Amino acid sequence: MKDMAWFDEMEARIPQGEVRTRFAPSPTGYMHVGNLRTALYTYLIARHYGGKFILRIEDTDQGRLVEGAVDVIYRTLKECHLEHDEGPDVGGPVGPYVQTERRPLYKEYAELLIQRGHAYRCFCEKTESEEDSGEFDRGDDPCRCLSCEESERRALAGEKYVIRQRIPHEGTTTFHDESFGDITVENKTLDDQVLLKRDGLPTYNFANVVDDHLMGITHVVRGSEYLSSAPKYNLLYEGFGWPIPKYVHCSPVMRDQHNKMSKRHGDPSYEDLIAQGYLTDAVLNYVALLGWSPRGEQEIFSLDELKEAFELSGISKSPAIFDIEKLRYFNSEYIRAMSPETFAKVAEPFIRRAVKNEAYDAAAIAALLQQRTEVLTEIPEKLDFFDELPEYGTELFVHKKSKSDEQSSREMLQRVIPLFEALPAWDDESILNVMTGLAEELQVKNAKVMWPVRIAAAGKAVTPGGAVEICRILGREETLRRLRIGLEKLG
RNA sequence: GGCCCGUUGGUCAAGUGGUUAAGACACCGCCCUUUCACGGCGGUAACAUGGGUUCGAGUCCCGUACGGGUCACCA
Repeated sequence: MKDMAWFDEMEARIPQGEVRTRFAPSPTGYMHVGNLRTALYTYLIARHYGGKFILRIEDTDQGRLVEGAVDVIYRTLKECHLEHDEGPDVGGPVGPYVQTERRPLYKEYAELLIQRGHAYRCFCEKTESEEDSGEFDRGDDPCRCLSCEESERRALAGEKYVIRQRIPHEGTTTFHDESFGDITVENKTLDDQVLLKRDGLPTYNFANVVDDHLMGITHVVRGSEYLSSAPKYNLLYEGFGWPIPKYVHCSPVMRDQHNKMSKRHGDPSYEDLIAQGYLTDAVLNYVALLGWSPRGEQEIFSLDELKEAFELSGISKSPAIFDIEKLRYFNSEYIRAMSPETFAKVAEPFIRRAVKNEAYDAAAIAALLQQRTEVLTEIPEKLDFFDELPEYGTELFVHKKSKSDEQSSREMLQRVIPLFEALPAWDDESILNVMTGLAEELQVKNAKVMWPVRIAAAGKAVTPGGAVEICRILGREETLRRLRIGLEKLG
């Protein structure tokens, strides 16, 4: 074991006097919605208090390493604008920020804890069945009572062992959570958990405490599944004589009443949502509100506004069910709030999936779409009539509200076609004037003229944009061709 | 099963002893309108349950039910 000067040096590196939070994912190659929310809250707490946001990779489980998984984390955080101040890639004062690279540290601290009487070496080799059967009473573990001398001797002799936390059999432990309040448990319900595994790597629980302390973490944000192990954390901090950080436990994001969102059930990850046409900002905004509520009634928040508004007191205790319908709403709000130029840019690839004909202007089509799009991926199906006039029946010409039927439609088309042919310019205003002029002349509602024109031009009952816009984008020639086809259908 | 936590409309949720119990999504209706949307207006719909405490309880206490978490040399 290192001498105390070494430990003092480690202590001296810890930044003081600022709020420091950390997002500590294990690299599984997948960013769940729940994970993303934890990252967001963690980030927001740091930013709200003008502190630092740290990324730490928890890869102590050798069995679950996934190729490229760390890149998913970097990419997602970057896309979501959750920039970290310290981390494996950007460095920082308390590195390294990858647990496998910190490996030697944990053993030192485990030994320190032994010295302080809050941990012990356990040489027992129990089979899995013994562990599972529950027949083995941890309280009777003979290693717990081994003398220091014997323990040292056997370790030096090369006997394999794990290091376990020594938890008192008596008394209670109380810890405080920022959203759950004080929680007290009896120590006898806590077991002497393994701190250092036989392979020399720390368990999650131990690495977490050591790293959080050495990195100066002030607010520990994590899922509520760790709520029950929190008392053991406190005992660990106390055993070391370290200050206890603030805990913020977040309840899970559910897919329904009974199940957490999970990859296994086919629930979407962050990346899946993006692929499905959701915008990063909308996802972030929605996720922020899943389990946290602001003071006022505002619901649409930019990331900067969230930094300002985010308060621990707004975090809720009960699980929240992920509602894709509400995310759709947020997404449509974000789409509508975009400048027309920005929307045209993000929509163009989706427009071109359906509209291959370059003669049809993507920006012009985007303008029709912006107010009617909830999710980008639903764009192509709305535009299928541009490249090719769909097959349609004359019943589409019948529309009660517009007072249109097949006969009136025939008449309107007959009248509109020559007027369109004679039109000097092909723009919205000219096209509109032709139709409203005709309606006025015939003393009918505008809709009675426009309905058949739009139907003939698009061959569909529902279209983004009205008769004027569709005719304009199609161009005069194609419009006339389609109107004549419509007229033909009507006999 | 033991321990811990939770429970307000279909969903997200406000609410910290006295409210006509907010707001948002979804749903329904009306208006606007060149289809569909957007927008505007209005509507349906909730304190899991039983006991206390209190002049008064969604709010406090106890029990019950239901749900979740945890009980790994996984995180």
